[in-house]
Amino acid sequence: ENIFDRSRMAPKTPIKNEPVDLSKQKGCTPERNPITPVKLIDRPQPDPWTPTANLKMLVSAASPDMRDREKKKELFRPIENSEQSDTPDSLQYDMVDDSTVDEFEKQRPSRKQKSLGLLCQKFLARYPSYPLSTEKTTISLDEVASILGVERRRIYDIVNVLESLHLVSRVAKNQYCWHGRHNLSQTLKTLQEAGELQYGELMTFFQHKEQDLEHKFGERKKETIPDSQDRPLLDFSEPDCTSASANSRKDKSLRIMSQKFVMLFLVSKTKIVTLDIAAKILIEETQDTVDHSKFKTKVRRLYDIANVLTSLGLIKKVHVTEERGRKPAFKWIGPVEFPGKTDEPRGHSPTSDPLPGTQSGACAPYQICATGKQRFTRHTSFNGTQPCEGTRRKVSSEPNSPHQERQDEYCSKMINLAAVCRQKIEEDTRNPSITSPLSLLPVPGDSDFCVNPLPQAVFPVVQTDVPSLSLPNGISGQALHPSIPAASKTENGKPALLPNQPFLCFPSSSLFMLCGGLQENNLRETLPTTGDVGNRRAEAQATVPPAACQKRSSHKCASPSAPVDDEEPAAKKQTMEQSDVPLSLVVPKKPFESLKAESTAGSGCTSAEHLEAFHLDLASPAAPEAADKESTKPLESQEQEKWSQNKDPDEPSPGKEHISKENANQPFLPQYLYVQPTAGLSSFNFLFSANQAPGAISLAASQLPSLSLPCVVVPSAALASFPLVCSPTITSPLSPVPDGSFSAAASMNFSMSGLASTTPVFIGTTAVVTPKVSPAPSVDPQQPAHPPLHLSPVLARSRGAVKRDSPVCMGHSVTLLKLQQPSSTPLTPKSIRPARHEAFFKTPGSLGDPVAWKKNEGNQNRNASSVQRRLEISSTSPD
DNA sequence: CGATCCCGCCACATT
DNA sequence: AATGTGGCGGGATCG
Repeated sequence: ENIFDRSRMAPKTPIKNEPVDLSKQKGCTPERNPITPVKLIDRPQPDPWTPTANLKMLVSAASPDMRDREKKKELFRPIENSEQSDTPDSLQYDMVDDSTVDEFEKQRPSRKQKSLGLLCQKFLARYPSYPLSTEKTTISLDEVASILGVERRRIYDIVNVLESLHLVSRVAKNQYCWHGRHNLSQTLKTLQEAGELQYGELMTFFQHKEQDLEHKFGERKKETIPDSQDRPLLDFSEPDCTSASANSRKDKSLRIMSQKFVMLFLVSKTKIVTLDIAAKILIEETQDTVDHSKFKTKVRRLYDIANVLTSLGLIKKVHVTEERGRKPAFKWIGPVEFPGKTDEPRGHSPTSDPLPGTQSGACAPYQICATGKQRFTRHTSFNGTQPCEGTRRKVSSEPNSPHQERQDEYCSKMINLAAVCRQKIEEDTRNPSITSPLSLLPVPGDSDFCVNPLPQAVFPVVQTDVPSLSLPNGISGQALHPSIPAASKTENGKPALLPNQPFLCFPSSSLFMLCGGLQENNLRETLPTTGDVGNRRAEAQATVPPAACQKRSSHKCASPSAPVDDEEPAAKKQTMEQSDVPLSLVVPKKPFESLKAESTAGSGCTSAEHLEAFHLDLASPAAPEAADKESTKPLESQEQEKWSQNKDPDEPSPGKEHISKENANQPFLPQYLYVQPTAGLSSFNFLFSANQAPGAISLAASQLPSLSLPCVVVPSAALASFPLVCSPTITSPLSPVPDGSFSAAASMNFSMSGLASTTPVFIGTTAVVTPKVSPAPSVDPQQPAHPPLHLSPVLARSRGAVKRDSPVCMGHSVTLLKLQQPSSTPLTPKSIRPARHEAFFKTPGSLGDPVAWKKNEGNQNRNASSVQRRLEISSTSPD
């Protein structure tokens, strides 16, 4: 190598201008020659070598393999030249190339030539998109690297992404197996499902896909493994499986990121994902501290991934022009529907046929998972609970169960909303100044909460109580609740949680509450855009009396452990990136309307829709009564979702009025608690509605049978993107205790109840603002009008119930978090998913957490305690 | 000047 | 220890 380098180095400069480029460029026209020659001329060195050539030589000398490569190279060369023209379709790159051509004269090697995207195209050109199933093509990294004239490192970048999509799998050291796109649709489908689900267990599915491969290889190591311990990364499971051994270790964040990134597209209605949003979503750990650098790094990685995906023709670069600015974004141009998006699960895999085994395989994974869970969970009731299994089965048997679908939709909606909101918000908020001020309050909460202890104790109890499935979170929470306990729970039952909701709660370090309405104008000020409507509403809300109750409750809640840090840091952090976020969150106050208004743009519209959807979703959960019946939930939820779906699409801007009305009503101002995922947890955020009505009970009955959850969990990513979350919470309708509503909701351990109800504050990850009071959302009752929106009714109810209040309780929020975690753990099977989700999103690298997560899975029961711990840890650690 | 993202150091894993 | 992998981010280039 050294030698090689030398030769290369010296001449290098000149060399750079490789002719190669030229040829490519011409993509359009073959004339490459003209161009090429020119370059050559430029460069001092005699032609003979291009860097590549040197490499070849070296390679050949080095090993026999290399020789082979050389051969290939030869092949390759031609390919390059001709190929480029061939592959023009590939993308913009071609275009670029053309332009380059001119430039290249200069001789610039130009970066473009070396771009990862181009390199990837070359790489892909070497292999058939749809290789015969029978033949396997092995890829030697060295070979490819030499052929393409790049360092191996670059090949890893490509291969890692391809591997995430299962286009290749790692066979052995330096050896990858080319699979082509046969399974691509399936993989995408899987990713979509996973994404929709929130990235839960679904991952497993993937595994089976690759099973074939594995078998081939004979590696099934993973299978054995794994329980949580073996592999730290859950996420990976799928990919890993395929390749097998490899992943064991740590990272592979690139692969995970790639999958997540793809998932974002798949769950996005618009199919457009902006880089910054993606980065935020993918940043698990913490946005906080490091943020900026981290964000930057993430973006860099995303570019790497995007280049590969672009080369694959799955996405293309676009710019999202929002009112103010235009952001770089990528649009999914690959297949969208696979089999199952929303429809049916099974139909899928158009292309995938090839793998007979897949289906079966799929099943298998599930089973496996189940088992694993059981273990972890063990005794515990929840997890193991039948419901879960049932679900799973469904899944296994049918990839997309209706249930899932709903969830998916929900998720996607959320995501979309988040994205949209975020964008909007950002724009709006752009004014940083504004944002910060917003409502974020720091939550002192930490201090307060007592949760910790409770939860643990509680847990056990809970289990017994409810095995309910519906929401793990909720469930767990209830269980957890020590204090609240019975009363609240009972009413609804833990079930309060939304069955539908796909989301899980995670503990994150920081919590923030959002207040739908700030008492004061803060909101207004802060949010200009939304402002108008928002303000009014806000005011109205504000007017609403916040319940004093909350306060007290909140106090109760004070977060125990973790909590503390979050706040401050958060605030600080906020300044940076997050500031946006918070704002966004805030915005939501008036969610719909504002959104709509904003939405004027296309995006805006969508957002509005999303929002609605959102509401709906939320609403669904609401039904408290229903909650009792766990079983019922699913159905209900489904229905609800459907509704929501229906709606969503429709509402374009025109609908505004309705919407607005609804919104107004619904808008509840929702106060949500947002829990930020702390480090590592990136996965979900929770939102709790601050206000719940105690009285809420009534609602539920109607359509929303199911849940009355006070909390909504949003995928962290979503949150990130969104600013708002609205949850209508609900409370337990019956709950004996008004305040309790929250508690009910809260099934979480926390004492949330208090908080929830009252606090208007929004907790944002970053900064905390002071709490404002929230207003009463209750404003109107228009909502009812729209049935479609589930929420509205709910809201209304809730409102009634709601009380509000007070100021903030920071601590509370914290508490919640903890609860959540625990809950999650203990939870039902669903919980499991969540866990995975988390893992999924998280990057491996970021933390040690993974382990913890694993644990969660494993020990659901205990989790409570463990969870809490984790939470605490996380919270603390973040800093 | 911000958006892209190449390059390769370096740490960790595996052999 | 050597080699394989791949995170990561400086800083160059592009637009």
